[in-house]
Amino acid sequence: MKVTMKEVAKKAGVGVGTVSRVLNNGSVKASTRQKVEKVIEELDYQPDFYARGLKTNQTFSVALILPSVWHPFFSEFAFYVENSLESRNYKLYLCNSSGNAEKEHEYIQMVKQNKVDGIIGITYSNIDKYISSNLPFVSIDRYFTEDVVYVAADSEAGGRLAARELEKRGCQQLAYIGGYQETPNETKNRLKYFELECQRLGISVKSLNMLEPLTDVSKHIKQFLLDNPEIDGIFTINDSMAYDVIGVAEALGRKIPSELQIIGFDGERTREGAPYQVSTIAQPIREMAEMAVTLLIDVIAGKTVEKRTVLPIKFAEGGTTKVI
Amino acid sequence: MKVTMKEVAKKAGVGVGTVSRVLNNGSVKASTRQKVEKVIEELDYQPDFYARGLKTNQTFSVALILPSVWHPFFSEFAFYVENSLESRNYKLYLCNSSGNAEKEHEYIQMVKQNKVDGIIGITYSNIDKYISSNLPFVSIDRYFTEDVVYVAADSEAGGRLAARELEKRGCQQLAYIGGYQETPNETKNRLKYFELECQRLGISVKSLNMLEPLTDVSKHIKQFLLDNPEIDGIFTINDSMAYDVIGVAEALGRKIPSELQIIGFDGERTREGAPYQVSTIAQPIREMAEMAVTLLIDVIAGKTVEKRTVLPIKFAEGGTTKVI
DNA sequence: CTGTTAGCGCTTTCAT
DNA sequence: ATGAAAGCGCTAACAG
Repeated sequence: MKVTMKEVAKKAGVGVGTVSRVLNNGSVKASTRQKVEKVIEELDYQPDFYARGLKTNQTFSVALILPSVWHPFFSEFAFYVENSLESRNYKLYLCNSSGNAEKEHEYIQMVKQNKVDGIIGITYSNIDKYISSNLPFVSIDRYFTEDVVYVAADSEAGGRLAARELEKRGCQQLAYIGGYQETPNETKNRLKYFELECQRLGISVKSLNMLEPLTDVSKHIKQFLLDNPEIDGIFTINDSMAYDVIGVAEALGRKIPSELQIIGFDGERTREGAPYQVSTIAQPIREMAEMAVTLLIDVIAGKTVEKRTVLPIKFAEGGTTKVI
Repeated sequence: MKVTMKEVAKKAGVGVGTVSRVLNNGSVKASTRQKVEKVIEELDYQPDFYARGLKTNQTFSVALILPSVWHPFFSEFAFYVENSLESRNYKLYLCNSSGNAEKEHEYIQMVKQNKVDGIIGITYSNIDKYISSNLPFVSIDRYFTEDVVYVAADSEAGGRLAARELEKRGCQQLAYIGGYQETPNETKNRLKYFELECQRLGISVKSLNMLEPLTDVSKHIKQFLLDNPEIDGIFTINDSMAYDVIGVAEALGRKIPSELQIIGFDGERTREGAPYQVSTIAQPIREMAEMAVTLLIDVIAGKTVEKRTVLPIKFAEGGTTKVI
């Protein structure tokens, strides 16, 4: 039924060790190698990964934990993670955690269970106690401790850039709209530095910062907009929130971008080659994914890596800001 | 370093067989079970999946092959596949094939390599020679042979429904725009039955059917629209094509939906809870994913399953058709 | 350069 | 009900 190395060895008239060496590029005489390779071909032999993994404690698999792959930002990220893993001969386990700490923990266990070699995680729940420096883990956008490797887009520069881009387009009264969780993460800097830059520019700034999980978002946004009719430029924590704001603003009869300009954050695109749907501070999603993979593979290999990697953002035009 | 079953057995004063039985719900005296479970807890013992897999030839992993997860339709599908796999304690390997037969083959090999138990595939390339009835494989939207299990949305009903919905909204001159590949698949029926239904309704219908891979799509669409200015209702092979058509039509100054109505196919939504972006024939993505998982797990378990499952579609309003 | 052999950690008879 | 023991298919150390 299933072809094993033993059968290959027998048919080729060599020992199993030799077959193993052929597979793993050990030193084998050219003629022997050929002979073995021919038999492998004939028998269509495929090495059993689980047997190999049991011996070597290497699975060549990595798990990616994210809230949901059904989301433009995360699906693009997952796409690039899988791509760069592929080029290194690693496979990807996908986990939609929905922010469920339980499920995130389950995947983290997989490295102890020798089911994956490491993990890339975009997590917002409280799983700090499971994460330690000896776990091969690369965190995206979320800071755990000194020792946990993490990769993020430059929220400070992003917050500042959003303020400048709005100011450049003539906005006089800015605002920030976003949500937050208890756990510390990069996204909080979007608000912080946006406000600082507004101050530096001498522009007034208000903010609507809601504790997650969010409920009645539209209602709160509406109230905020009604309470502050003078606002002509809004920076949102992410593109998703920008869509919400657009929906409410249009329902209120505000013209975008002529009366009200909006800049999101993330740089969501629904598929490869698609345009940005809102003006946004775009994260370098592909670079972040590739960096995360590179770092994780290095960590798995036992190398010492840079703990903190911050990648540059850029402003991207998406129709919700004036063209200048 | 790593806790093994042997250490658990020793510390609990039992044999390894007993520990194994505790883990696998074998018959163990209650008191023994408690004792063992306590030690497992204390030592934070985690069974090694690769050792288990080697013995049992079961990996509790499934691979999902799709063109790209960075796409609303596929990412929603992947989301639901992972969700329903999760509820059955299976894990998901994700493969973005980009239609690369080579890479698809690589993943198909993984079942021979004992790395996954089975595969769910949305594939359009020529991999027929790798697919056989004794491979645990569930195909989505693509018909291989009698023996290969497949799940699809009802394209016949979808094509017909699109025609009726357009007719109902007053369209007099319909058209179909889409692409096709050499390999046979469900999507070809979208055109076929759309045309048949138009005939039945006595409505004129034209079509622009382009061989993939598509190049200069916009140019072709533009020419088609210019050549046939009387067209007031278009059915596209999928939502993606609908966006392309909208772009061209608007550039040509056609008002949507007042002058030109468009119905896509797929029912793409960019994230959970998001609205449809175009009027569309929506596939029951969640149900398809769940059905695919159920079928695959049954196949893996050696059960005989229904080879052909066709799930119902529905019309979904998305702003590119008149409200009636 | 290559054959032999001892496990990797687990499940599963086989006795008891 | 449970301990002992035989492998699952592979890698790697060892001896030649």
